[in-house]
Amino acid sequence: MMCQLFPYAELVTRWLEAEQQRAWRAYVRMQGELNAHLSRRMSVDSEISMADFAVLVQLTDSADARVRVLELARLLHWEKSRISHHVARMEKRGLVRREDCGSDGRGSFVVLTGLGRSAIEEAAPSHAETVRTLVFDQLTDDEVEALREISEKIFTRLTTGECAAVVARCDADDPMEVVPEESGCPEA
Amino acid sequence: MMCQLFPYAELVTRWLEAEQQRAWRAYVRMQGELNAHLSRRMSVDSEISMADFAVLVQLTDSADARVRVLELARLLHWEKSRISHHVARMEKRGLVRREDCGSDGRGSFVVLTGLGRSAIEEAAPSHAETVRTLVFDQLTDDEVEALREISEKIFTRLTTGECAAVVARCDADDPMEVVPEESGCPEA
DNA sequence: CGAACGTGGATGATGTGTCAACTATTCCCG
DNA sequence: CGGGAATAGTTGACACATCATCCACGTTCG
Repeated sequence: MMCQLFPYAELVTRWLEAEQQRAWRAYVRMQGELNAHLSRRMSVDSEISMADFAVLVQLTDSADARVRVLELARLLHWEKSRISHHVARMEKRGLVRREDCGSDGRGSFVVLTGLGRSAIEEAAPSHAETVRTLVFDQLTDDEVEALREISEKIFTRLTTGECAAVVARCDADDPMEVVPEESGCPEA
Repeated sequence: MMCQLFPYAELVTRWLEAEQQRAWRAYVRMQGELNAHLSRRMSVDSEISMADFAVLVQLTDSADARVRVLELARLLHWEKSRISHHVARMEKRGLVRREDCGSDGRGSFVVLTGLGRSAIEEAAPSHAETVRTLVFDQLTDDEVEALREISEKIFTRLTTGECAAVVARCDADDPMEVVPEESGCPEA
């Protein structure tokens, strides 16, 4: 274990049990490394980033390939200014375009362009393959189920009660309901 | 069922089973949300960021509160330029200072300052408390163990074989070694 | 009608991460 | 000794996220 008994140990063990510490460290490292790998892979295999991909997925899943800006923010759990900036950059690259909303003079739609569609169609398979290789090929069915349950529990904690209030986000609705069974939306 | 049969579905299900998709989506959302919460909490409760914290932890854990730049990169699994930039910013805020390395004219040490030490000592307890509240209070002992095992499996996959090669990182040794997590350092 | 307030969204400043050069030193080998 | 090659680290350009602020429009209510 190479437990080197760091000076901090005493302080921390007051809060986290030994097994919890080990789990936390393992999770933090894995998560950081996995994000890095997925991002790098995505930008090597295609011309878009993970963020671009997330936006494009939402647009692709929309019936008419057009989504209001704030709706996008709500779907992605992003801040509205993040969406705004990101869409601006994507627009500059021709992946999407903005369009005014007739019924509400303030609003505007983000619309998928042909270039955007082909970009995501090119990126999706290889991304899914990467996820399968790096994650699911390593896990048993029980572990996959456990991962889902653990993730859902923590996510629920994060999006309900005082936690959600602190965020003061553009209120996303029911945490788990947003995720319709079998929607094929990778969101990742 | 609201199965809207998105265009993507066919594409993705070729690679990921239904249960895998659900698990992946749950994980991705949880992970993004958790990172956001931890970062926000940290910068609200203290004057440092998660990245600052990670660096300070490594310095605190070092016997003489000084670590070589590339050693820091190796420990944190960061790129050297990231370390360089980040240390520059931290130095500007007085959290650390650079010092030339006598034995190797090229190298330099990053040294913890008094301000840096007090910053991390202030931040650590509340961070650990946040992690406990958001994560471990939600999980059973079995789930904690499962989380660790799942994380270790994926992490191992990420840091061995062709994957590790692709990264071409400053080769980190033992996978499960030190992690930028809690620790702090009263004395040392 | 019109003032007050809420909402949809854009913008600019700032901090952060990544990539690709680049400098300076040390190592290695003849 | 000299001349690459590797190593340690920095720098600049760019993509990205966050925050606070701002503006335009809509809603409500007097």
